[in-house]
Amino acid sequence: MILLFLSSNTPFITNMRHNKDITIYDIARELNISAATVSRGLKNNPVISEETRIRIQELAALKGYRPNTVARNLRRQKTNAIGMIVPRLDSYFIATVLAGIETVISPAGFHLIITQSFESVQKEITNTIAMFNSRVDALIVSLAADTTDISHFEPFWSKGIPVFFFDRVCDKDYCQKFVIDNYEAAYALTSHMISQGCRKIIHIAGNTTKNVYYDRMNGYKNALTDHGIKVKPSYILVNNLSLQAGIVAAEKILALKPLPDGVFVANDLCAACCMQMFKEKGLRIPEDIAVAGFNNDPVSRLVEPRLTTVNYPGELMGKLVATCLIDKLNGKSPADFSPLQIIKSELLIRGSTSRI
Amino acid sequence: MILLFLSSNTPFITNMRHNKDITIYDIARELNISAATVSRGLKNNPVISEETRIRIQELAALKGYRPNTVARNLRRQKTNAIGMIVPRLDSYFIATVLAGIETVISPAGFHLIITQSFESVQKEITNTIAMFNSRVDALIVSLAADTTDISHFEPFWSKGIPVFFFDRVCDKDYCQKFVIDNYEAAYALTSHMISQGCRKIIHIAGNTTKNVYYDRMNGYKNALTDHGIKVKPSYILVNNLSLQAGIVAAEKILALKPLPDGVFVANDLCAACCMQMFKEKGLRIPEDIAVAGFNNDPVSRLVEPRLTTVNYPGELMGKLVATCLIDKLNGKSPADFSPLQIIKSELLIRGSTSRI
DNA sequence: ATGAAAGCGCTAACAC
DNA sequence: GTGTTAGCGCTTTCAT
Repeated sequence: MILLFLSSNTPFITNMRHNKDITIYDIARELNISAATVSRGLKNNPVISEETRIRIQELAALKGYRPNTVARNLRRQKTNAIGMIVPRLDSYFIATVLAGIETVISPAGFHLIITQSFESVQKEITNTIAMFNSRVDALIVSLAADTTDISHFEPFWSKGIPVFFFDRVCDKDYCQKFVIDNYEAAYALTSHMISQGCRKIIHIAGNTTKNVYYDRMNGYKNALTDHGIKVKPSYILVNNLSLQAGIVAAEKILALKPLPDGVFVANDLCAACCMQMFKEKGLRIPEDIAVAGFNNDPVSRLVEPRLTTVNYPGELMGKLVATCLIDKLNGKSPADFSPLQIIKSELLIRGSTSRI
Repeated sequence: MILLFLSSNTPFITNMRHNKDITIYDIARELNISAATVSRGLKNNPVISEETRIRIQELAALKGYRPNTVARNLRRQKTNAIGMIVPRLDSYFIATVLAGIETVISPAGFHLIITQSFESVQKEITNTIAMFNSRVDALIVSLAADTTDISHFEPFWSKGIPVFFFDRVCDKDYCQKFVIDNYEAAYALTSHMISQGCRKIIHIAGNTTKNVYYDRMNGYKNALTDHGIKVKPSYILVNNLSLQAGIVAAEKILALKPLPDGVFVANDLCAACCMQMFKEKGLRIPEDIAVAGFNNDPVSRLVEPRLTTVNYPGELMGKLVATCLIDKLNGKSPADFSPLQIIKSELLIRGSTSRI
């Protein structure tokens, strides 16, 4: 008795079983009907009589039938899988986008296949090919840092498989992309810093071949120019925005004479890191030097003073991307669907720049 | 001429094409050989002559052949997909585990299908079924907050499909799980706080039906007891460890008389949040009240003072999980493979608890 | 309302 | 070294 009980509960024993999956044919045979009828009955095809439908579904449940998605996909030439390629997963922003996408996609019957490019085009290309071969129904991409050529997506386009870019998008007009107005946000942020009396503002940018960092840098530059402040190329530092890079950058800044009175960093983590370094050197934030970040990462609310930043609505963006994608896959894409979708961001002014 | 150029580059035009995939049969026909030979040649089966192999591969490349993974999966009864179910994606810890898993799995020819349970068993069950139906070759799971019954994994076990748990694992002995020694880490951390003169230590725990929070709480309790300090149930707060929850908890703590002299929070984000609240009320950290977290989230290094915490090596854990899994799938699982794998964690003593 | 049959693209056992 | 053949499990005309 106990043995029986165990045998239905411990994988050690049940592992041995490897009992074969039951198919629509098994059900058909047992019910003395055809596989076609079973197939129809299982998916509530109204053409099947109530009675047979019930018999089919009951037996299926009883025997623990599970539809074979692989066979179904092969037959229908459709996988219900959406591929996703992102630079890294360990970023709060990406995680929120993912969360948004998943909430929309999953109820719609799709699932996500996720890979990371680890900021390398090479890996991105490999992943793209793998996705293509696994026949994903669509692709959602945020580009790697060193991606300039995007011809690896060509196979998707030439087969009419949707490729949606978000955040780090390609520069081609015909690409479907979802972004915030990085230029505008950076312009507003920089203007705010100027309004707080900052005149010597450093900008720490990420890889400026990417639209996000390029646009933020330009927003910074133009805000300066428009306020009659000359842009000093030496005031623009480019790195990968990691904590380590933040330490190096902060040291560079601390060595400058005269000391700058503001630093606008293209992400929050690196900004927080710089701010910490400044504080450790005895500088007061924001009086001696104001610091601002970008993204509204939780860290921005936890450091002292709280970090001025730009709210980047990742989850919202994810939901929008996913909604548009599902619509497109279901063929009910509105005619006026613009290839460039801009999501509203928002300047969050906090202690780290409030000097007045 | 220009039109031709465009037509090979813009999706608007190529979208129209939807050119059919070419198959091994197309290649076979064109080369006047059999599909079987093409199949063999494509995968460098040594039984095929060098010459035909080259001819096959060249034509395949020329015609832009792509293997149909779906058909292959159906035929081989194997998907090379590994399912993953996690509570949420927007946690630094989870992201690092994922990164670790992905680096191992991808070169081994597998890909990840990721879903979130959003801390709900119901969603976890739905996801589990979906994974089962899509025939993943294995499952990697960190349980939702309210999962107690784990019978939804039974179908996997009864079919001999590996299910590996990490971090938030099930309590059954026969489950394969990967954890750190949460008890030991919390014990060490609490002991450290006591050694720094803390006597009235609050513990903020997550859902204690989960091993991770239960074990941390017990480590805390036993450390107190072993040092002759009585455990006060009112000193143990349970919440979901979010920032919002941190604010509420901090307020509760601030209202206590006498004021506690230490707070050990089960994650860093919530700990940082509490610390911030304390500081705003004019308390000095760690002199008036010491604060410690758990996980070694980047935020722990950016707040002031830096947060004492436990390094939870997520990436390492991910790599270990993935390596074991791949080995198992390839049938070269060592005989002595223990169902319980404990990864070493590490106490990181920083400013927020250094009172001596 | 139900069934027969073809085929999605690939692989592998078996033959030669 | 290469070909033949028989499916993997399902869907979907086309019949009846």
